[in-house]
Amino acid sequence: MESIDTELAARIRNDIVLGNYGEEERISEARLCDTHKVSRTPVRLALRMLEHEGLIRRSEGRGYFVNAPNVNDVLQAVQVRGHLESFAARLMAQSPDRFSTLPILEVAIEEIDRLISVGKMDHASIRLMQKQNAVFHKTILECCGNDFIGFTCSRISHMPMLEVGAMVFDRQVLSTKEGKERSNFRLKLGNSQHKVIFEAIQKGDAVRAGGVMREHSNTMIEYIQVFEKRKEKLTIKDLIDYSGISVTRKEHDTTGQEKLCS
Amino acid sequence: MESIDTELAARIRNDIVLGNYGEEERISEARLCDTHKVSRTPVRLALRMLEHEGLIRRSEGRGYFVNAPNVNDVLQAVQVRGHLESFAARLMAQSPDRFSTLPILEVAIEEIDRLISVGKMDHASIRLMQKQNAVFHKTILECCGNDFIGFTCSRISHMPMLEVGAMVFDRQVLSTKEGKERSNFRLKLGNSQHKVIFEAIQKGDAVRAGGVMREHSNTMIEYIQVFEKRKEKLTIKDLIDYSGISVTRKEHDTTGQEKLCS
DNA sequence: ATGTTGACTTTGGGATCCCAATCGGCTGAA
DNA sequence: TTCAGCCGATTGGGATCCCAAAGTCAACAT
Repeated sequence: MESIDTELAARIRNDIVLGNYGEEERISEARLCDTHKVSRTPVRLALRMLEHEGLIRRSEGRGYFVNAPNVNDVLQAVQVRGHLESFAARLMAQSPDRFSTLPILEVAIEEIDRLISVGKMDHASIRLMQKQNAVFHKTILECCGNDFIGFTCSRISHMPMLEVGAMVFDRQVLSTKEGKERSNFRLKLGNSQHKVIFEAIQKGDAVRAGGVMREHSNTMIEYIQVFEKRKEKLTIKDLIDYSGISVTRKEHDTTGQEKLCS
Repeated sequence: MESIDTELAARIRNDIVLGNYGEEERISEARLCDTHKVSRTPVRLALRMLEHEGLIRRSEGRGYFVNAPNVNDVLQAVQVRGHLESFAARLMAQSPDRFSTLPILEVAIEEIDRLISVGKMDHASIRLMQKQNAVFHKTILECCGNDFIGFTCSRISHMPMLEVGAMVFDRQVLSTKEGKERSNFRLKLGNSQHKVIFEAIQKGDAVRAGGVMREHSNTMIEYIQVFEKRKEKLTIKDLIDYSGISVTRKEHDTTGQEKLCS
């Protein structure tokens, strides 16, 4: 169990991201103490953390103001993360000691393949796929030879949909048979990109590894654009509701962050 | 004037970076209170900030441990920053409304040219050049259309030599005439790269803008490698001593960070 | 009626106190 | 002699108190 301030920061972060705080709303320490039933010390630590994350800012005079990110911010962040991941894939393909970690990637790919072939689209299967997807992406970030890439990614993963290896589903279409097949196709496509990246890294084809990873990262951008077409004035809450990602990220995500920080 | 904890964080950060804390040394709140003559509240805020920056880590049990970066960490960080800057240059070249900010770049380039032609290599001139260099790089980061790139860069600029637009000089060679000329040549080369980047952005040649920016960023890596050749077991303190950057970054750097955060 | 000033309120920063968890050492028993 | 258990010292997390600065509002003077 983490300390209260971390938990508190997560809760406030959620509130900000989900839009519970209205753009530019003033935020007060005392208010937060009251609503979350804690003392001012953890509140201040949490606020400092959120300030560092860019979700709130301190005004010159008094008080904090929320800096709620919008869908465009998420799009930009996804672009940056994709760029960094592409860089990592390129570096890993150039790394001489990449062969020891290749089996991890292979297992993740095979697991996802297996899950796709089973064809279940229930919550448990999706979670398992997301987990293996995260393994794939995290492994590349951690083993590319430049630890700073992973660190930088972890520094921006407080944004929604920015967790390393987050995988987006279109929940809406999962209800229809045709939608399920489309999702299935997308999953297959995504994993085939994994395979190409794997092979490119194996062969040492750095340019290809980076290029396909870039393309692979664009998947999420496409998804978001699909969501944008579906609804005018798309909010981040909509985004999270549509997609299969869980807001309250628990065990593996945070530990992953810890690992990346080291 | 910032609050005490920010100031305190900067001081502790300096101590860690300069190696005053020995690798993996345990760090205690009470000790810091004593040495810096402050209460525990600002100390804890500062520590939380440094933890977020990756310069210290909390052990599961008790206490904090310093995570002093080494020269390799700096090299990796410079690579990441270069990659992000290259991305920014590419994006800016693709941006339709880049023309309004081009004059800022042009002025910075001309100013640096003027300073080079004057030929002075004193502290004031170097500072002015660094300032204009920072303007050039910051402008590209801020006006590339993706604010998140600048934000991400600002999140890693706590590392030494990672401030946006930091410019490295070889102080050692500045004492000899031949060294001065070499430095002069490097400056001219750097600014001619600025010019190429400027023109590529103007023409909308995104690939070229990104490529030259990447090359331009590698300058610092080359400098560091020169320093590494000069001395076995190069420390970050050596790096800072050799280079012309100032450790105690004051006015413009921090404000620059603030601007990038917004 | 409006502008200015002064007092009151709000609020965030810093200090201090308290508590719980943990680590280290000491002692006693096997 | 060694190991286990207990006790005290250390230390970090949370709560509370105090203070100074800034914001607000009202009253008074022009």
